[in-house]
Amino acid sequence: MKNITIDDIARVAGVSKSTVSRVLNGTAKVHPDKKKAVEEATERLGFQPNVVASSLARGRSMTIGVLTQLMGTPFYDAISQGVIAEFNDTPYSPIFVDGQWQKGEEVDAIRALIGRRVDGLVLIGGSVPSSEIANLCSGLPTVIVGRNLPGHKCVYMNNEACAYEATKYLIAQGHRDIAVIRGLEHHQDAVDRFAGYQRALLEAGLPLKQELVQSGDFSADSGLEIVGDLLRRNVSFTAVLAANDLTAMGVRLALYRNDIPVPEKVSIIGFDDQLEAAYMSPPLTTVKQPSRKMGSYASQCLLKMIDGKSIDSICVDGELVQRESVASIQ
Amino acid sequence: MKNITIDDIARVAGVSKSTVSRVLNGTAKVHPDKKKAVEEATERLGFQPNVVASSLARGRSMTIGVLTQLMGTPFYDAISQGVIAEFNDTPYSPIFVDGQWQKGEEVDAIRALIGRRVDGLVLIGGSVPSSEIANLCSGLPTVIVGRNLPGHKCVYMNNEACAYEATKYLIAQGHRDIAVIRGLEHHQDAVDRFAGYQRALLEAGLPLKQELVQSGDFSADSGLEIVGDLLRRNVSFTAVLAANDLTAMGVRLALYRNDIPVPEKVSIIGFDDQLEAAYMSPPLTTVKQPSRKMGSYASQCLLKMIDGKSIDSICVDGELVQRESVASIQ
DNA sequence: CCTTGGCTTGAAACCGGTTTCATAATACCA
DNA sequence: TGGTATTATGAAACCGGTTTCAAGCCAAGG
Repeated sequence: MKNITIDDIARVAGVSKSTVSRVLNGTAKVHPDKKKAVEEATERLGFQPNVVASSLARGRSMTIGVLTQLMGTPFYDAISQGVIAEFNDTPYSPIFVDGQWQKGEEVDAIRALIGRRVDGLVLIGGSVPSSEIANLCSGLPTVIVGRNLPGHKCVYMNNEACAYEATKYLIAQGHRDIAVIRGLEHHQDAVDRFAGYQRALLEAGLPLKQELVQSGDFSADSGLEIVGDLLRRNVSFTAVLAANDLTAMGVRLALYRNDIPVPEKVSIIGFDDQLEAAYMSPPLTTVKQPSRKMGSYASQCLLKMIDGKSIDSICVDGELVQRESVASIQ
Repeated sequence: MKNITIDDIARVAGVSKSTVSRVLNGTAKVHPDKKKAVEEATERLGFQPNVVASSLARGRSMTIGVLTQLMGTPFYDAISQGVIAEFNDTPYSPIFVDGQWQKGEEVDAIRALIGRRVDGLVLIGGSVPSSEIANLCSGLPTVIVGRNLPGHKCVYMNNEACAYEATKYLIAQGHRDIAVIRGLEHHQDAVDRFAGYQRALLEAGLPLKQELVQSGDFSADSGLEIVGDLLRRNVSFTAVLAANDLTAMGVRLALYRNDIPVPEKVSIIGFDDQLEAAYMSPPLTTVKQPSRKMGSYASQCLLKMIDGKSIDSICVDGELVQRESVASIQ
């Protein structure tokens, strides 16, 4: 019942444990006969090297710490997926902790990961200030996804530009009263997107109407509530720029409830292009965030950093995918 | 720059490393003065115990292996979320590998986890046969989620009964021609649900019409394709039992494209109750799978097993949540 | 005052690998 | 054939903790 170790192999194969180690890792040439003996013994006993022991000896744990944010939005989930997928074919395994988008939790989580001697860190979103990250993770290869923090290696999207493009597109379709539902108050993405919205309005010489800018929290419910409220108060608008697809779904439902046809009366644009967006009725026009790919990129970057290569931050471009939730109202 | 170890603490505090270990783990009584000295040294040097070393010494890695299936359906993703969340406040950390729902990959993945000396295993879905799991994981606490394998500890849903209830509900609303879109061919959930569908039909004395049973793959696209095809071929039906919510979204879109009102002309029932279901237009009537909770349960069970307690499999009940995608056609 | 018993404590063995270093064996060349 | 350069190999140290074990200490009891 006891675990078989490298010593058992050594005994059975009639060599020293050093030789066994060398065969297993291919770190030095050994005589073909001995090599064969070791391989046979390994096979016969079904030996599985103890990764923990080898981690300790090598000083490399072959694990990557991943800080997730389980805030229930598909964007961050998809990034995690990308990370898992990317490490699947490497000798590294990702180990997950959740920060719950709360500074204290996040710091604790990062500490725990460091205690596990991870070889690198992927920080997905989060709210820990830049300087603190620098402190905590100094000397440890670290990549941040979904946030752009100068001085760190990041994989992020050009949110401002995307929101600008999306708004500009709506304006080009003849929309003048474009409601915007912002994401969480202090969330950088939300701030950036709102900035893009403003820029497009400004550029087109359109006024920023306060009653059209609303604060949500990235949830579907916030879209439902806010648009319902707007309608009740008879605020007029012909388009909605939603914080993300989830919010857009809420918006669409509010409109459905009030028998307002989409896109004939009101157009909608979302953010993310999550799986479901293409199957809404009508299919949602949205800004595609290559979230899963961002997870992959981050992992690839991290691997390179671990290999000692130097890396630049990556800004991925969002892309407005035009489907059927926007109408021209010339 | 070098890492500080327990020896450094011992030297600074003027005690032996044994004592330091005892203070850190509280495994034995030590003189208050020494205890204080150790704590101060730990604090002052910012000492972080090396989990890898302690894992090796204790023979417990404090990690849990999780086999995921990144097949792009929200159900399995949600289970993973539950697992991460549940372990977040324990000294255990989950480590993820993806099996891609392919036997070979899965076995490799499990092997890799065992090599890492995980203290327990959570197997989410997957297609490895029961006996092989028994072989691979013998002696290792293991919980399987989303599958019911006799002889193993499982957390699963009563799919047959749920599909039965859902179908019965449709029949009660006056539906006679109920199309069913099955999930992946050999997927147990799909098989069970279809069995429930058949049982309800049989019980109501309704014939099983072959043209109404279609094979999909849990994707939205399969719903879109299949219903589009049915419509083109003028097959008549008044309701669709979809493989899952994603498929239901595809179904809904196909109907939208053909100007067939939901639920007035065709009713839809999904499976999962994923986040988006409640915000479809109209909100989707669906069988709620408490996926995230299943992840939590599985983790809790595993923790108990690790503690040596004995555990039974858990069958969670799905629940038909009635929203607005089903109409009565008496 | 001496003995017995219970506690705290440090030395050393141990977990299972990797890696250095010295040695033995082989190959090479004159 | 002898001497040196080169390899292959094993012994032992090491990674950073935990745990056993025996010794040292102090208090209580006879």
